[in-house]
Amino acid sequence: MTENTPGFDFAVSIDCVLFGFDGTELKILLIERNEDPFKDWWALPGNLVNNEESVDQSAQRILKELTGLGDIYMEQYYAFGDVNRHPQGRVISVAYYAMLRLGGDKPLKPLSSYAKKAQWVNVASLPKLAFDHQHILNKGLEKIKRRIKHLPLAFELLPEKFTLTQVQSVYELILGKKLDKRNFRKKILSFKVLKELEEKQRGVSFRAATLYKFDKRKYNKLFGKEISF
Amino acid sequence: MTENTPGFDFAVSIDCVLFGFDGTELKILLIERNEDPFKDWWALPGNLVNNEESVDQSAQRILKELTGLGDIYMEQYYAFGDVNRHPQGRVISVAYYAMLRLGGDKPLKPLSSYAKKAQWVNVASLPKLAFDHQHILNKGLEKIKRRIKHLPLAFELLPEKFTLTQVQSVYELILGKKLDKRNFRKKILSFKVLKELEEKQRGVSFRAATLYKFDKRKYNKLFGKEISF
DNA sequence: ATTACTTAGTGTAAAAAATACACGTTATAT
DNA sequence: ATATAACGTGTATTTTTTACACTAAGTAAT
Repeated sequence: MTENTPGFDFAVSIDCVLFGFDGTELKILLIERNEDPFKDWWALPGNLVNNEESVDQSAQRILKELTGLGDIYMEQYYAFGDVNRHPQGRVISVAYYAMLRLGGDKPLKPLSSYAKKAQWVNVASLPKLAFDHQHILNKGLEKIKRRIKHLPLAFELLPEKFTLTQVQSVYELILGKKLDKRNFRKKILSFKVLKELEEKQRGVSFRAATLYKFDKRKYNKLFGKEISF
Repeated sequence: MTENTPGFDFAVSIDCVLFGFDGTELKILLIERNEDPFKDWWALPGNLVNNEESVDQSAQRILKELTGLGDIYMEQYYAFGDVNRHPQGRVISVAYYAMLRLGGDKPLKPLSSYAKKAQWVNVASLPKLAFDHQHILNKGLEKIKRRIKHLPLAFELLPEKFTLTQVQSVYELILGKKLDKRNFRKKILSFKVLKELEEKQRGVSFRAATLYKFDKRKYNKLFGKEISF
């Protein structure tokens, strides 16, 4: 516990809920802590905000340090400020989420020493988490459940080229319910933000599906219109 | 500027966007500052979070100190963390909004010395605001614009007994557009969360409208259902 | 009491969106 | 050739949304 100038005795941290999709399951990135408190526990990746960076910049830096990824759409969703949420002092944590494309060309960067390892974990079978991270994560899940209805978050989880069935899987996992295939396709195509490619899926052991791309340009033209994916 | 233990050199403040409705206009509560920085400027009411209170508790305390009101639904909506948002040091501000019933029985409490006065100001004609408060306010407006579609925020602005026309006015002011009277009434009544009273409006110079009450019990039963006011 | 005024209160038809629902097609693997 | 497993498609029904205009009722002034 630290005692300082009145009013300037808080620390501010960032915690990131990084969502990933491996084709089957919704995952989040966890680290195994190598330091007290909560040594050996699983936790959300996060770190303290430096004095000379904004909270948003800090989130970008931390994401980069942990994953090597930059230029990722990352959104703040809540500030957690209970008195005893951190055993070593008064730490307010600002939570962000991001949707990451898993697999392929972007292996996770080696972590700083505060973590033994980082691992993608199925959201449906999480270990016990350090601090109030389960709470932070729950709130993050709630947020994306709401936001995926209005924002094209699903495509950020998917590879550049994807099938409609994959898009549907992402929606089903995040919303936690099955959707009707024909109705889903009708709706998602009605926004005209997906471009059908000539190309088909490869390396699958049955009939290959048509690939699509998210057309960011067309999406941006919709700005301001209320759409519901 | 203060220099302290590494990591524990931030202050955290609360800023409140308090919405009010006077029957005609959407208002927010501003204070005129009596202290530097920004002495004599208009600002959102706010204050520093104490070390021994949670951020939510702090918001409740500050609202109470400024208005005398307790037990108000208040919702955090964003944390503002730019480096230079406060000229005297690194202050992260967590913003909350609340909807207040104006007029009648609840005069504003005398303010602490940091403000010369507090005043309800029409959202459509605001003075220049201190710090990044215009930005905080804009984001607050955006939030309630989205949230009023799913949450019964409008009734918190209105007196206990209100007319449907008043409800419609609140929606029109917040959404910034005119709504069709018949369709609005059809829709708002379709949720069955308003109770029609025997009573009529009093003291109006033309035909008196029927009064309604918001039925919180029935609303709570809808929990989880996706409703769109 | 008549009249003028202002807001309250109401219904329907058309269009759009959401839902429920099942089977033939196609690429792969054996 | 055949079996397999996921792909891809259409229609009818219901629900929701939208557009649209007049009569009713209470007040105030003469």
